[in-house]
Amino acid sequence: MARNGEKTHKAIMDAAEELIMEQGYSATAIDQIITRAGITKGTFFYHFPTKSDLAHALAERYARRDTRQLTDKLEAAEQATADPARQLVLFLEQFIEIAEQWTAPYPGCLFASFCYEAGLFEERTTEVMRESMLVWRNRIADKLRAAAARSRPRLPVDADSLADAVTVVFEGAFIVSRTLDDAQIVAQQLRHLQNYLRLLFGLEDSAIERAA
Amino acid sequence: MARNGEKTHKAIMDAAEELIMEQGYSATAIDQIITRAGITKGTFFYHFPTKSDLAHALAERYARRDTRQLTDKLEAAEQATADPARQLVLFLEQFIEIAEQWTAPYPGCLFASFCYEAGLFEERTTEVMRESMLVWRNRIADKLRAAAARSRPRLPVDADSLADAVTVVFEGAFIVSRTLDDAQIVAQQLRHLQNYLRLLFGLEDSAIERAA
DNA sequence: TGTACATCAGTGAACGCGCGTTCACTGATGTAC
DNA sequence: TGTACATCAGTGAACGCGCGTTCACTGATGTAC
Repeated sequence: MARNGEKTHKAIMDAAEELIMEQGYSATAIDQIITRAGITKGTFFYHFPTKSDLAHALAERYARRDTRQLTDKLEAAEQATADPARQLVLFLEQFIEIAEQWTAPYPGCLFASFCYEAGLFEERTTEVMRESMLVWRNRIADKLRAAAARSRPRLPVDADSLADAVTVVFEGAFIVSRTLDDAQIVAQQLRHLQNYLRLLFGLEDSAIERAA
Repeated sequence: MARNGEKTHKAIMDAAEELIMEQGYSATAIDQIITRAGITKGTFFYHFPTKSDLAHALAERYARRDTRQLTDKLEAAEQATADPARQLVLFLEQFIEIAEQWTAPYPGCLFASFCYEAGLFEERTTEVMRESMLVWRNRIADKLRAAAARSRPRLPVDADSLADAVTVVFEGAFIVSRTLDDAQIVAQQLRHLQNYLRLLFGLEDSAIERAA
């Protein structure tokens, strides 16, 4: 099995992420992680010198996946229509359709979990989370500025804060979904945000997302 | 100082709540709490038989305050206008005006902190959080149904999920505000929710909240 | 009114368990000559 | 092609610190008679 540590590396990260999402970072003992990953303690510390290094690696992986989601779904929307306002409606539509399939509350966002245990992490780790959120803000704010340039929105719009609203709704909906144990809440809340964009940009006829 | 343990009881809870908001429940050691509260370990366990009992007491106190906020601000809005849609706009306006004064990110919501360490708490404690969120949903959804009965909203509205949006925006905005270290985010996001309600109920002329 | 006892609030030393981390080790595979 | 050595991946026992919890105790105040 030598020269093949990547599978183990991933197994550790997967087990850790699941456990952290359930009970938080501090409460997740390395013993729990190694039990779930089916390895020994020595192996854990061969792959991650400290628990902090694991936290950092998890944040980086989460940020990478997060950005990829953003890029993929934005590109799909851009292929479907040239109108930036409609692109954002379609962008959200893709997440809504996924979220509508969930039968149990989504485990949540690693960044939110880390956020409420801040103090414990290294600067470089919180920086990864900050940067990741700003990527969403900037990419979506660009679209909003393009949309506002094309047709004046019904109410004056601050592009940055409206772009942040996407992250805000995800984060808030995860928490409410978990607390109320209702899997549909994320889809419902994204739909409200989508409605807000529709009203702002005059796209409130239904089924707009299916029109090219 | 006998027959006067309430001050100490409150000092413990205040210290604990601050520390938990910063670093989470698991990472908050009782030694840290007693240092901040200026008491000894024996005193802590005289007031709270276990750490779990402290968590439960904190959740109950937070829920009480939370519900009081809701009731107070709703009553103030009801006194200002008889129109339920305008009441909700005014309801949010009060939070916005408070949040605009903040110079540092709000520490956050205890329920959100507990939410990402779920597994660790007793059923009765998670139940307190659930009930508290449902009080917000029900009180606000009633207003929304009254508003929708009075004038048809511009898009069809599900009262329960739109009521949840208030909690969602608070929770999400706290997380983004903390992560980006930007105190203004909560006010901005509440303003977007307020705008959404205005657009839905045709109240988009600005300064609506100052009109009776 | 005085005395005995109960209760309230708080003290601080001690305990034992579980945590993150260390380390000497194994054995399989790759590389140099 | 065979041998010696280096590196990679993983093992599991041991360590010491910090954690939540226990407990015998103190002293002030309230209550019964």
